[in-house]
Amino acid sequence: MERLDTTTRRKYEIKARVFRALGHPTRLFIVEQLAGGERCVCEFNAAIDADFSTISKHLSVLKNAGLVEDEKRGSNVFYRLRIPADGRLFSCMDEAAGALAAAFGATHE
Amino acid sequence: MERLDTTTRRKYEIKARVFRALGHPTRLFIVEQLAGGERCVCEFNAAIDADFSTISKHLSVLKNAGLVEDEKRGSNVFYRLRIPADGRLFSCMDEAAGALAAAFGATHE
DNA sequence: TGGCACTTTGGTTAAATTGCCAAATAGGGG
DNA sequence: CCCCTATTTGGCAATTTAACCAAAGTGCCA
Repeated sequence: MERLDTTTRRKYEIKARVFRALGHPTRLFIVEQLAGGERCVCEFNAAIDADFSTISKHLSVLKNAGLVEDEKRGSNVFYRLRIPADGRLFSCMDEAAGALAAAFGATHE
Repeated sequence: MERLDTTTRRKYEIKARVFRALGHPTRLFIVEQLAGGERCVCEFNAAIDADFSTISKHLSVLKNAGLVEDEKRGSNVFYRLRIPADGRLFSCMDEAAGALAAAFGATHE
């Protein structure tokens, strides 16, 4: 088997950050909304029952992972996905997570 | 925009657990190895420079997320992916993570 | 310019994660 | 049956993450 050396590990660390960014229900929701197009922070504030600062920090995590980018227009800030817009990626991830979730539910609940 | 209510959140929580399980370099490495077929824990012990117990716990995280299953044969334990074996899922995730990693690398390092 | 509305940042606290060591458990072979 | 190997579990300390509140920007508009 291949060995997990320092170089290989560094490569995985970047990918891992992406997955970790997706590893929170609120952020998963945000990403799914963004898959439908650009959104204003204020929309998330209205849709998510949490403090504004909490939501802002979730967006920041997604940004640091390279998943989203933001743009200020007027007094609002808009976020959008930073990945190819063909939707394939996320439908795939969603399908994957769904399948795994089903598998999980079948044995552990 | 859709609202993130309790029911929706529960759905996302299960998916999030899957992503979080993938959100660690060592576990990402393990999963990628398993994509090539079943592996014995002892192989991971040889390939990864960490305590046996640490590796065992990483495998446990993957199992709790529903990503892998284990089988004891003789004195060894073998792990395998618990997802459709067509490899599409992981090649897709890998591609996604790779693209995102590239995007990330370009701006944040 | 003064004051809102929108968003982020800083501080704090609680909870979850990670990794090592030591100890327990389980199978196989003498 | 005892020991040895393979793996998991329990206990801890260090680090990271998540959530809230309060406070600090930033741009609009009266």
